[in-house]
Amino acid sequence: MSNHETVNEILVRLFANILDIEEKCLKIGEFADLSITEMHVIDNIGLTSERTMSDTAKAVKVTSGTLTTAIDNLIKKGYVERRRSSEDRRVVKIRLTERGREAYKSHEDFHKDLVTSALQQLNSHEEEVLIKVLTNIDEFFSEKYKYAGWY
Amino acid sequence: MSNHETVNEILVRLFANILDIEEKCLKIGEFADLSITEMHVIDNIGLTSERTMSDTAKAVKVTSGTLTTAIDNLIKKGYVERRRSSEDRRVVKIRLTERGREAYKSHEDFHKDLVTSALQQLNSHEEEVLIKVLTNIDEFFSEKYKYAGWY
DNA sequence: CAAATATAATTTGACTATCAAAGTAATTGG
DNA sequence: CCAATTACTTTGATAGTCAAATTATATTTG
Repeated sequence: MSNHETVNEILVRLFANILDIEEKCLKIGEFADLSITEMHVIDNIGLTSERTMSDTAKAVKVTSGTLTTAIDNLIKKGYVERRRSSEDRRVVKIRLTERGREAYKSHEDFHKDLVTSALQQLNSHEEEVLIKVLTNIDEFFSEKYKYAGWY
Repeated sequence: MSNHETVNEILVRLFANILDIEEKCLKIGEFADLSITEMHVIDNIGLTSERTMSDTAKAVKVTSGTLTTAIDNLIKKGYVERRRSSEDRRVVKIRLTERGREAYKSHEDFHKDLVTSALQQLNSHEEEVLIKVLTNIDEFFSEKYKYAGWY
């Protein structure tokens, strides 16, 4: 099998299943009541004191309506708090609860482990190669995006 | 920023958005009436003469009920044909129509372009490095899977 | 061979994630 | 001060998914 074919095969499999795989990994652990989507919202809210709904919706790339229901559920599950801003009462600020911060850290660790596994046995030159490839993939999608009118 | 952080940042972004990105790319082209999920079913059926429903469901990692409705839609859209096996009348065989094969090839080309972009400017040693890294990532997930009882 | 069991697929009922559009409440700019 | 804008929520719809019930057929077994 050529290098091209090998790379294609692994990339296709990783890309097609990555969210699924990540969700399955999530379900093994302590935060099994979170979907991968919810974990990504938690990841995006992050450890910063507070964020607005609209900033978060934009960052997670969902409509604000979608985020409202997602946050409703995360509040029910005890991961997020919501309060109305007193400066501008249209604005809603959200932040992670203590449990939310624990979930955030757990997810962060998962990614750190992944990267450590990915980079193991690579010397710094090889790490540079990987970064070049990932940047190329990034640019491939940006280029396609451009035609889709996304940039 | 360290190499670890850079790799983490790009991987997280790619993994979190990859299906979304691929779907958006799909919507630019000729096969805009297909979702990325449907394209992956088409990809899995492939160019081989015929497949059973159960084999396909297993490969795509959905229940057979889910596949039934997916195939219903793909038939409506003209990408897939379905017939009952005459050897075993419980079995349903599916295969791509001519339009289905065109969609398949278009998707294949997309992946080929992606890999070509990814590998551009790499010499063969560097390609080997990439394969090593991708294999590491693959194994990281396999290892996690094992604990989840997936293997 | 007839009945019980197993298999392949479909149907049903439920749930999550999503969007667009309509609605509500608050702020801002003329 | 009121028209337009902004921030968010609600509503109604769709896609994708599963588990469990159902249907049809095949296989096993007493």
